[in-house]
Amino acid sequence: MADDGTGELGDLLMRVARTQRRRWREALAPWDLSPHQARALRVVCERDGVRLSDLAESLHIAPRSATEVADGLQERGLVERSPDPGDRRAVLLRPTAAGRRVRAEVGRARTADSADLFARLGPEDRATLARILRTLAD
Amino acid sequence: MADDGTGELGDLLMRVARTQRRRWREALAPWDLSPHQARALRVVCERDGVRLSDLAESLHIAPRSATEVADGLQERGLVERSPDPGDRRAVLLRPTAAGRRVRAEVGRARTADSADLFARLGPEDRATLARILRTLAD
DNA sequence: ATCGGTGCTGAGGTTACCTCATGATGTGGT
DNA sequence: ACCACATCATGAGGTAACCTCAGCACCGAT
Repeated sequence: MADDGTGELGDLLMRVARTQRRRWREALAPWDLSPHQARALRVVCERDGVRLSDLAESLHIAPRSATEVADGLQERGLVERSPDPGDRRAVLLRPTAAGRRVRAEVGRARTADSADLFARLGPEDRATLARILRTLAD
Repeated sequence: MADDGTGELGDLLMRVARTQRRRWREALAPWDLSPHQARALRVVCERDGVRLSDLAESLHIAPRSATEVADGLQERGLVERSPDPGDRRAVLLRPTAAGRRVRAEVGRARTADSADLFARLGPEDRATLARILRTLAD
């Protein structure tokens, strides 16, 4: 099987991704947030007033599971539930002041961590990598 | 914050990796194996005669959890437990004939899937990507 | 007014991990 | 030779993060 190294590419990709996931998890530890919760917080802060079902879709999880993620963030005082004025069935998630603050801190930590990982690349390699990954991401 | 796109790089990497993980999971479905089980089967086939504790280390899980992964593979008839001749506490995992066959099939499927994903890249981009990822992987 | 769909959540299940305890076995110090 | 201690696999039991299904409140169109 004339190996062009394609198989190794997949391995490498997963390996680097795993490294970054681990690093991110560690960077998140000070706030006691799971990656999923951090992502949810980000979504809630960006689109102000998010339905549980929208959150579920953003996170690619079942609606029922979004309830649990929201519970976790609410317990920590980072988001609050409020009724949707336009639909009394729905619940809108909004960030609290603490939520916005934590989201900003986490964002900074994430950027710093990412910069740290990619620092060993030169600027042109970073640009090339971005271009190639964009191609692969569709 | 003069954004050089580094933050986006991390996002892109995770996105492509997630795509590949999903594709791999789907490619594995015909054999009803989880990614972890497939990896374990590969380890068992490569280093013939693997201790549970060695498997745990390879998979980065607790020894107790390796027992469960081994149980799963044994139920499917892909590996068998045999006593370690050199240490009567230990158990050696060895692939069955079916295990070797499935491992080979899965390996082919994985290679094909990987080739499919990276096919949209030109040969020089594949080489560049491999070089950059190797740098990041240490 | 009613009826099929939608939004959230309680109840309960699955999966994949974990820790701790236990019994059998190795190993090094005296 | 002996004993303390480490190590191996696993039973028991726990947790986190998912899931499905049922139920209630509500929406919009007929």
